[in-house]
Amino acid sequence: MVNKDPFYLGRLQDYYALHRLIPSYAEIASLVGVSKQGAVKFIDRMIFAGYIRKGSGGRLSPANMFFARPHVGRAPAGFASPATEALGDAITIDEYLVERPSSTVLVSVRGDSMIDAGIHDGDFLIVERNTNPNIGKIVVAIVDGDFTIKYLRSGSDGLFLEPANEDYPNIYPETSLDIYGEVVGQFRKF
Amino acid sequence: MVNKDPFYLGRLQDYYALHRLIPSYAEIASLVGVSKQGAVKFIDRMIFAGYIRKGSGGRLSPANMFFARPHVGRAPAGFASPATEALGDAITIDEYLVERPSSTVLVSVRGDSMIDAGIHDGDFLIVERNTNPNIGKIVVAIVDGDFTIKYLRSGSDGLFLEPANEDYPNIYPETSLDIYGEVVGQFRKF
DNA sequence: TTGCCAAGTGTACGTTCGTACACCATGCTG
DNA sequence: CAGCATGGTGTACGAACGTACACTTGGCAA
Repeated sequence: MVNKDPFYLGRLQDYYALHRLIPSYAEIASLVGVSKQGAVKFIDRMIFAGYIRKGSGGRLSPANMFFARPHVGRAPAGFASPATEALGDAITIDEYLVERPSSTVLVSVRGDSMIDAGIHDGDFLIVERNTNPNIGKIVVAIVDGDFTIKYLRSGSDGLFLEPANEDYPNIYPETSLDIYGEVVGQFRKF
Repeated sequence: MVNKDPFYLGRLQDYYALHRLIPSYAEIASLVGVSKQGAVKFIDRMIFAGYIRKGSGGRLSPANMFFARPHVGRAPAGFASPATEALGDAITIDEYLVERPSSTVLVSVRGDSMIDAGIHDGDFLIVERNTNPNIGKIVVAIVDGDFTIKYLRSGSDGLFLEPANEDYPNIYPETSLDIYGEVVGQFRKF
């Protein structure tokens, strides 16, 4: 008989997708159709393989491999590299994009003033609240009470905002520049 | 005294980010600095507010609101709309972008042949395996053993691939066209 | 063929968990 | 001022949990 662990793991992943919780050994047992001790042995294997972790009190939680999605790398050759190395330690897209959840908001993009930076109308931006970002970053600024997404530049007259679209002019603040945050990521659905 | 629940919730979210597990009542108690029964009451409030769910055996798991990130909408006026309506029912960026985890892979983008579609060098694409996508979609095709990202078009001589960059030519397959999957999403870190 | 390891079953046990009930302090409202 | 909802504490208890140990079965290698 072939190795049934991938099938077991699939059941576990389905359950997790539904409940966001790794069930108890007894529940795993009935979920995959083995005895409670069979489940214990199975989970031991999953822990060894890096799919599952054990928290305090022996409670189970998913580990990195549990979320790993096949990543087809830049390599020209084909389907190699099942790893998610390129994503670093992140185990979900969420974790890759959002480093500081408590100070992060999402912003919808309207208009095409940043299109040369690959930011299109309808995109979502991941914005970290930070009123003092570095020069050169893409920032969310508040101009006339409205959000605007631009590059933060520094000129001889101080800071100004530069769009990534030659059809739009630079914005030079009359008094001061209100920065809402820094754009750290972007995503879009087709 | 102000409402301390947001502070409690923050502790819980930090813990969850670390362990991917809502701790037991006893652990919550020591985490936020109240008694076990205080934790029970607090969790009751969180359940009522939609932040936490209860699974089998009374075990706690995060619910929709637990992941909700403030979403600053398209509205010109300001910081309104804490809701994530624009993301639909998705509670994480992951769930928004990946609808069918089992048939989804990530692909790194190399080159700028799709730059007018907002797909830049270094971006990640969410690709659903599907060898028969609809005309007009962005697809991952296999040409000469290499991946290539292009629009799938239909002409008088059958299917062909069209880049989103006028510096690149259309690709007309000599025999047949190998489609790996359809590009359903994209994300990038700045 | 013998031996061994891996996968799975059954039973038992101490601990921890979630739940319930009684009670206290605070602040707002009629 | 009385009343009451809210947030919190302390104690108690049965159920469910994770763990441990002994045993069985099947496949594979020596």
